[in-house]
Amino acid sequence: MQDAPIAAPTIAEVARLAGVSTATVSRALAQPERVKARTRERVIAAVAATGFIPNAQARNLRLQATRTVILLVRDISNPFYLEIYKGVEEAAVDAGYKVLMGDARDDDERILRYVDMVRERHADGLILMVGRFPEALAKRSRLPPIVVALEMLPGLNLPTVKVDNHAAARAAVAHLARLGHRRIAHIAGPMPDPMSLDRRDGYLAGLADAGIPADPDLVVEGDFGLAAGRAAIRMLAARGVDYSAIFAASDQMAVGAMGELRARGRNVPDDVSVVGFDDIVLAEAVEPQLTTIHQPRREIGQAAMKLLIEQLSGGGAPPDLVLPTRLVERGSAAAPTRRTDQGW
Amino acid sequence: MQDAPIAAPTIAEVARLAGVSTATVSRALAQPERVKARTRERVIAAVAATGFIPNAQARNLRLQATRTVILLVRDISNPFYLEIYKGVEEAAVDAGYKVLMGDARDDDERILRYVDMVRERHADGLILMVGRFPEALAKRSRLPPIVVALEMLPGLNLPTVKVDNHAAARAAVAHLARLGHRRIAHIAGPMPDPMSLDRRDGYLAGLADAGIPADPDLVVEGDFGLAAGRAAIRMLAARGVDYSAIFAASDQMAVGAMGELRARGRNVPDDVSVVGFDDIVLAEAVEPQLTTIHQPRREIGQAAMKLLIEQLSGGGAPPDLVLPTRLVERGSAAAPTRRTDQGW
DNA sequence: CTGAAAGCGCTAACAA
DNA sequence: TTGTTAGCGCTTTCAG
Repeated sequence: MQDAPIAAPTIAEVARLAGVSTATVSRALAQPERVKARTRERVIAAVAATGFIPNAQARNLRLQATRTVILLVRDISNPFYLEIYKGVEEAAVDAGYKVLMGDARDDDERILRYVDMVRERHADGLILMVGRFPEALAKRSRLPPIVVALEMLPGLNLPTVKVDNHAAARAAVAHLARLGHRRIAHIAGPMPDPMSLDRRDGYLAGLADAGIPADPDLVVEGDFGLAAGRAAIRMLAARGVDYSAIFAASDQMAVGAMGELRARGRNVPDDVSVVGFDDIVLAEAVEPQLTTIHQPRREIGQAAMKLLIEQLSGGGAPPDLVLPTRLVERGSAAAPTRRTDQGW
Repeated sequence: MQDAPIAAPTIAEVARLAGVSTATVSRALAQPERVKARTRERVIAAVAATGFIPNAQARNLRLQATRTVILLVRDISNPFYLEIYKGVEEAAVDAGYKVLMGDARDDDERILRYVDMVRERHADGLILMVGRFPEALAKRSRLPPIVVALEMLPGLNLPTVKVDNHAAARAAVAHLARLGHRRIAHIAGPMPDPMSLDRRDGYLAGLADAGIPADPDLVVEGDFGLAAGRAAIRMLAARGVDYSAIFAASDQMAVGAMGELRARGRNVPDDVSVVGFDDIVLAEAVEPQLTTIHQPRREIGQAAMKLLIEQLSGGGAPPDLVLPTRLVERGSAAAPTRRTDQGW
């Protein structure tokens, strides 16, 4: 024999106790000014007496909304997205929304499943931080409310919160060039992916700015992860190319590269300078601390959520937003020493 | 003028098209065997024709469930929880559940708010990964379905998936002792917190096992974060104590400590050996790679979710679960050199 | 095997 | 200012 669960009090019980109709209770709670003060007090008292808590589910069904949004990210293991999530969540709770986080894993199947959650009325809209958009979705006539953050979904023209990847990468390379580096390698993100492309092109532009000829052998590709950074160094070594500096398209890759360099007896920054991208917490944790491009993640998350709410509140597609990045100089990039600059 | 949004097809439209009642459509979809094959086919066809997708909200209201659970963690910035989340999410989607992640920030207020989300019918239950439980909650007569993961909420007796922190810490110290260390410092977690206490006591037990007298000066306290690891080294230095090895209660603190040690010109593992706890991705990213206690995070998350589902499916409180940890030896711990062992 | 009808708990026209 | 009433879209008795 189990205890029968005590049913939660409903609005009807409150109404009975207060001697009013359920409509009045609803109003007293949602639009207090539309109810006479005395009535309101009676309702408040009855609410307290019963311990009534409005059933969000019923409310949302009636309102045709879920007050939930999905934050779908490339790879949830990447702590980069945690700060974004925080920003999103902050803006969300302020507006009475909940946030579901989804892990896309670069998999069309999973992306599709998450996007369809709004058709199933699990959520009202999505914030997309993925580099791809399934064919099947792209040709759909009606898409759910979406805002894209830090990514470019080509041909889709969705409201976006962005950062100028090209300019930021260019600035990173300019920094290295200013320090005196001429052989600057690039660990790029996965290709072809607009974000990776932008950063790679920014790198190229930075090289051109400094009058340094580009060398394809100096560019390797990774998936933004730690392991890819290590692999990149091995790849560069296998190619037998020489370099005194590296610009990586993500901090994770930069840190992976630093580890591999050290394992190979090359010191950072004395032998090789490293500049990353993102400014994740890890950047400050490693020794030497990583010089990198700071992205205002918290603000990006907040902005994305606000754009989405705007859209959900009936405003049309809001305008795109560009947030500023900045180079933060720490210990991993320094002037080259003669020795490594000549490739010994 | 805006486009009138095209209303999503409801079960009624499908019923009309198939020439059956809504009840039959519902059955055909949920319990196909209870419907004649021919009827079922007609329904399936009508579903396809209309593009019908069941409205989860209405379904859940009717079913008195939300099919959503909340994963409430100590500190969402800690990537440790990301892997847990992955495990939880995997087990969740398999069972048709969604996962909301919450950041407790060690704040009663926030914890309370998240727990109350199940009273508001935003979620069906919670997985708690927090070290505290608000008074206000503890004295409540009816608690929502909860399972605790990796934490001990004293006096609460909630279903738990745990790990033997005491034994794991003891093994870590045994490893260091076996290597020849006698002056082993401990960077403990926040006190008093059962998890921190268990690991600290395990450290003490390990010392005793090796016949090493405990020295209170060798124990410092942190909050599990990166910065705390750095601070711990400074604290130890301020105390002027000597040590050849460190056992940290978290990888983040271990890595922070390594960074600070290096900044102070002390090499790991030549001058100081370091052992961490958790085996987060970061442990493999740093150089030298961190010797640490591996926790099966993915499995922990999955197990917690399964226990919760069991509970939600009407089973009573499921039994506790203990998952195994293991020491993974990497480069950060080695035999002491004479020099540092004597404290020079 | 299928249909009619009730109802999950709430909000919002519409009327009074 | 308040009450009556009609749903939101679904599942599930209860009859047939």
